[in-house]
Amino acid sequence: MAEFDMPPRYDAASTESKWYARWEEAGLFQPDPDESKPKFSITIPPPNITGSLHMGHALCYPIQDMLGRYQRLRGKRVLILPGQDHAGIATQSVVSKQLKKEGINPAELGREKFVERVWEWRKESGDTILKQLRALGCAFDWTRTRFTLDPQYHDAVLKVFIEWFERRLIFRGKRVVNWDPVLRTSVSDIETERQTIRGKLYHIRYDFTDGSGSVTIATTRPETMLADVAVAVHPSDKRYEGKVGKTLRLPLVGRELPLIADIYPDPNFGTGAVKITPAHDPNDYQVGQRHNLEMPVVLDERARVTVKEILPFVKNPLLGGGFDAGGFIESLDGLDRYEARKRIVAALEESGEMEKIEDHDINIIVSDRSKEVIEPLLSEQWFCDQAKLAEPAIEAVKDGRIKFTPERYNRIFLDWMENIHEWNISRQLWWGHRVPIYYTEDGDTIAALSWEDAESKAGGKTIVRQDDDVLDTWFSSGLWPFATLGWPEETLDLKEWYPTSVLVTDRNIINLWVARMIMMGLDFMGDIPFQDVMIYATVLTEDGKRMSKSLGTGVDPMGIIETKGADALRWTLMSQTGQNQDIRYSDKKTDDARNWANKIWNATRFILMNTPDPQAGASWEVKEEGLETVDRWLLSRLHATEKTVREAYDAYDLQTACQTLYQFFWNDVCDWYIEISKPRLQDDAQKEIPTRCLLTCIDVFLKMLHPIMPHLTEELYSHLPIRDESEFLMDCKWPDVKATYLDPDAETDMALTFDIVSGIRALRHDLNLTPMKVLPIAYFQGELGTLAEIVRTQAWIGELRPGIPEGGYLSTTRSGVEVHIPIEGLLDSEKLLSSAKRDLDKLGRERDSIRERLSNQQFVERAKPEVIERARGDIERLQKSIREIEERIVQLGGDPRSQIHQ
RNA sequence: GGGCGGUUAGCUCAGCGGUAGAGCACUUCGUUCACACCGAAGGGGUCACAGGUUCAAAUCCUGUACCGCCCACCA
Repeated sequence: MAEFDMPPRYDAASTESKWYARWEEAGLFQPDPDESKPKFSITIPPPNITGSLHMGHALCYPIQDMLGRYQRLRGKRVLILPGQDHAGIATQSVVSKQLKKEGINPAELGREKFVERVWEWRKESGDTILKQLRALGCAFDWTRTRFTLDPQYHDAVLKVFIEWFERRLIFRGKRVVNWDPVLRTSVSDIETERQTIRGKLYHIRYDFTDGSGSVTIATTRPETMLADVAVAVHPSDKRYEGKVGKTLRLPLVGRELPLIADIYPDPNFGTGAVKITPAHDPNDYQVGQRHNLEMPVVLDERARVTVKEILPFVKNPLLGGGFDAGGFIESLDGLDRYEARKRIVAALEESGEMEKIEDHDINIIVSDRSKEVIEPLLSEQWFCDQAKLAEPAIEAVKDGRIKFTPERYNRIFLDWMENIHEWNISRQLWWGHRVPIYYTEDGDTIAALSWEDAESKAGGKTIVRQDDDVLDTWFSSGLWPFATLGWPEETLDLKEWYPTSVLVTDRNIINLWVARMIMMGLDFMGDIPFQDVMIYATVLTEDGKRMSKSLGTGVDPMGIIETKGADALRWTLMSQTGQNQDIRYSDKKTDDARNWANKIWNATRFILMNTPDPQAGASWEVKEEGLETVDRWLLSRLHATEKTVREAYDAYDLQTACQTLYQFFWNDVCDWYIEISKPRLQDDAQKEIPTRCLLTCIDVFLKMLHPIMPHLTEELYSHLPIRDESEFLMDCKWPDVKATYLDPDAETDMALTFDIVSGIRALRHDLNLTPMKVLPIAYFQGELGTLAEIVRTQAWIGELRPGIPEGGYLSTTRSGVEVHIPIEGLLDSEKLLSSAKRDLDKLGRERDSIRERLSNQQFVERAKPEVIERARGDIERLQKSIREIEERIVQLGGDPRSQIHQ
């Protein structure tokens, strides 16, 4: 071979960008035009346009790329459709923050200007994300990139909304919803998080108006008492027998409240009496509905006190002591909820109606987006009734048309779906799909495609306005698998690629997103949106913490890609991806992955250095005649590796695939085969067979590894003298490893050989013989056959002769073969003795334990025959080794008896 | 309150009925013309705990503890 252009260090950075550009230029990211091939499609979870990608993305998207590349090799037509999500709340809050930093109040900017501003941001963030996905090596079809606010996508959203509205699955209702007082919008239950904090439980006395005593209630939120409309007790609660129906006086306010009986209060908690504030608590709301109670509001959309609905009920004359209730309540107007709480508590303490205050663990609800404490608030919202939609979705998972991996997530999905609630789909935001509801002059609601459409549907009435709210982001992203393919148009893409093959996502959005896609897909397409749902692990920090930008625990994937390569990062994350729910990222692991890439690089480099005239066109296929045991062993290992890796990929078990590839390549190919083959490779007359074996191996190996480390493998493939399929490895066929390569005998023979070689190397080490320095002569007894030559070279022995040396020697016995090394009085006998005694002790113990088992009547009677057989074989071999070591100890002048474990 | 994961060598994790493995780290030795981002050898674990099933348990069952995640309307 003439000039050699592979440096001894693999340079990931330049290689990766080079190949990415070439693949794209060659059109390899678009589906193969050959329509006869089976299809494989993914619509990727659209990343939010809220900034840049994080480590979770650096796992999620490469997994999908990996699946696409694997299926492409397997001969499928592959479409991986990328895109982005407008992410209503998240994006609006990012842009609002930016504006505030610039001193602009978003509210004053107005809806139109604000939305314009978000589009600018969308461009910026969107571009960043696309660039990062490319840097990760993702072979996605960029010509089909979609955005959830594209005009065509908007049509899909409208169609769904209008149809569901007409089917009465979407309706308007007044409910207590989760209100985010910072973002000033409602959010759904799954966009909130529960937390337990140390708080107080306030016990407040409510007196009967007739002076016949009082009822004490307990509350964690005294500020809402201003809007109380009743006190409830359980009907069975004997403490309140005869009192239900009487009237209580609300402290500070003076309003008269009925004492009502309802099943809601738990008689075993506190006094068993609960204050009822329907506008600010979901449970109280239920009670309020059951008893037809009023629902005054006392906190506004910023969670500040608003008293206008309270003041009319203030009953000053009833309050004694000159307390000016009206004045007090007015003084609270506009106060923050926590400040109001302080003042109310103080007032109650002064009036003597605060009976006690205890420490108490209270549950609060926090908004995922703003991290602010949610205020349950009575408001009018749009809802979607999911109950009927859920049924076919549940069926689809139960009958296995949709399968979650790992399987346990089926249960998570079903548990949620079987207890599904109404879905609040409206958000009080500007950024998103505006609710396509139009109001007529007399308040009728019309769902329509546009203002004009609404007018035509209005039957002569005038349309006065469109609803101001926008739809929950998940309402639109739920349509992703088909809206991205052109729905509601009957496009070719839709026909061709729906249903998609697999959804790859993280477990946090199974209910939020996956469930919606399944319901919406089944309802509108009449078919499941995907067959498999692969839930991948959450990427944690090195010490098991959550990666988070705000905590400063995040690691930027792009930094790693620049220094160590996308392939190294992909390997780091994917090689940990199995059934586990979390994985840990560490820089150390990416170092290891980088070293792994370098190892592959150098081994390939070595193979090529030894390939005579690696001209394109020549066939380097293995000829099955003339193979030595070690060659057959290698091919057999290759066969086993291909099978395991393929099955692991099919099962989304990337951990097993990676581990198998790693062991095969590093141990079998590099540590053994290449080392064993070096003498033959250096001999022109003999080098053909090992070269063919190695080239075949590397070819198959690169194809198997390509889905995980695409750039490195593509680069190395380009150096191989094998070009019979395609210019690109990416476009090749998955290797077909011949069944005839399977050779159990060769595997057994080589296992024995390796064992013997290791034994000799260990003995050499004990003799302080420098590794790899050739020892002139050694002797052996036993069956080695043609393998003797391998033992000789691999144990670095000049001449390996049958028999026993004259004069002093030391021996090792492995796999029934004794090897004797002559000693010439230059030994560290003490070290040898102690190591021999250690071995003896260990083997003795092992032998004893097996003996014990074999002497157990029950074991011999009931254990499987092969197990017993193996135990007998083990004991025989151990016995032999023990005798050998005892001899060695004697040779060294020691006493083996004294060391035997009794 | 309910559910799901996890607890194996110093670290990160495999193994999931036949008596414990890998990578990294560590110790010793070694720069031979693929690779020191390397090679050879080695030390290191009563497999969280307690019961049970079994001839045999890290592996199956039942509890307990701790860590993490999810779900849930107790003021």
